[in-house]
Amino acid sequence: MGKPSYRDIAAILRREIEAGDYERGSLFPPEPVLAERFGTTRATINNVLRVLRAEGLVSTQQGRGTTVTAMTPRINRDAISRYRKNSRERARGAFDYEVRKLGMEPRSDLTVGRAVPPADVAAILNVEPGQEVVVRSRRMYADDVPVQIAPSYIPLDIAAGTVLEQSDQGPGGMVSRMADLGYRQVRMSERITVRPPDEEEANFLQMSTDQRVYVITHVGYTADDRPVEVCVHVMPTHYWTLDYSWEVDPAE
Amino acid sequence: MGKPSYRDIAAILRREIEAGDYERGSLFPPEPVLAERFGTTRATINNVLRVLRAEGLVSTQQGRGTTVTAMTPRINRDAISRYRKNSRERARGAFDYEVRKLGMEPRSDLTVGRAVPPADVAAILNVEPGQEVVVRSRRMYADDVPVQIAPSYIPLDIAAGTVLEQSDQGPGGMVSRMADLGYRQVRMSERITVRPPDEEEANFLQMSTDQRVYVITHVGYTADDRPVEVCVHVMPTHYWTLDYSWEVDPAE
DNA sequence: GAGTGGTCTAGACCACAGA
DNA sequence: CTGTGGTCTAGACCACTCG
Repeated sequence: MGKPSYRDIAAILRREIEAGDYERGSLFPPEPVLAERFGTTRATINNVLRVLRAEGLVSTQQGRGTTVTAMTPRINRDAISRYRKNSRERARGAFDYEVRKLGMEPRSDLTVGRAVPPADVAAILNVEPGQEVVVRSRRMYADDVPVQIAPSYIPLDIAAGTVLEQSDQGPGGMVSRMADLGYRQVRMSERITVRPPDEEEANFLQMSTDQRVYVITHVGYTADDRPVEVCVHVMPTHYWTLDYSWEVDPAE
Repeated sequence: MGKPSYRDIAAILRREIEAGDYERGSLFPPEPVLAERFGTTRATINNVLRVLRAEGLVSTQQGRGTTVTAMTPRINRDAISRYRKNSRERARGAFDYEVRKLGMEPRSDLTVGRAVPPADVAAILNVEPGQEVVVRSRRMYADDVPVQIAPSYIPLDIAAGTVLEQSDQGPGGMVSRMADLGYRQVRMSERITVRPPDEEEANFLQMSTDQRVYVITHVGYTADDRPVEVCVHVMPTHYWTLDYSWEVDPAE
């Protein structure tokens, strides 16, 4: 029976957190205190907290301290149903619906402008590298905790001078507005990857580099198979689960 | 102009790896060598390698060393098309197809038996906690690199004594065999989460705890909406991307 | 047994948040 | 200013892999 390793200490603290010994959103004991409690040094406690951060149980901000993560139930993003018209019009959009379902309060910012899209987005939209598009950038919160960044890119020939360059979008969101403009989306595709957050993302989403984000590249196509909108969702993995469901075509 | 931090060192090595200075699959310089090169200590180099591991660029095994990750292009899992009958029958299954598309050689093991499923799986299948089901456990490799663990659970009243308890499954895979038995799946759902690997997963998938796995809980339903099969895919995030695409129902 | 990374100690300085 | 975590040094012992 040796000394507890950092994994053992993490296991002890994990049990305490899951048992509710620390209030959600409250400050965790400082590293020197934990070091004393477990008869070790800050370096080891650092490792312990890295484990707990990776699991999404705590979250650390330099200078402030480590807090017990406020959001234990994960937000569920149901990709297919969220783009049905019914869902879009209910509860002012899919995100609002998803967050309210957990009993939390949704909120979001929107910034509208023009910018050169990332190279991969430009390639999907078939716009020349370096050419500007309309960007509608949403930043989303649940109970004031930032939980998602989602810039949306639309080619200029579709969006320039239209309601898509305005902040107010009305019921049904973007997909409905584009349909009004004659660009009805009939097919969606999403590609999911996972990576560490970059500096800006880590900053806004209050994440450490021990945590990860989903990157969902969502593309909407019109009936003539033109990609008319790309939305890149960046979401901390410890706040979200992703759902997809579909019918199996018996003929194929 | 201070000393380079571990992030700076990581950035230098990242560029070197991406420029192809190290052969894929070859050993990376040992920590003491890197410490000397950058005028620092092993502790700092440890941090550097943690960053590179998190990005999936290198992979470390204790006692052996750090290797430059063999697989730069990620395997693409297209959830919807992989369950179409055409795809299933092509190239001996969806996994084979996905891997061959990258020019790599797929391989997989299958273990068939009975076991008590995890609680969440039991709940989905509506079987009593503690009751056994048939488990078909696949372990998958690409060019002999382990890339996925996927146990599949089927209730006993469906699978007991059938071909589903045998190792050889024939063309079209499980879904076709279950259809033959009168359990045709007409609807699929998948729920995606991300977490650090547990000890067994880290061991088999040759991952460190700095890396993450997707956990995809796939459920197949028959026409009377009964869940007849649950498959839990565990896949390192740095080896895979996930694709979904669907038609938008204009009526809804 | 030699060489690898995993982990730990003891101590230090720094960046940052908040009163 | 005080207290927080971020990062680093210098050194040590251990667990594991492989020849």
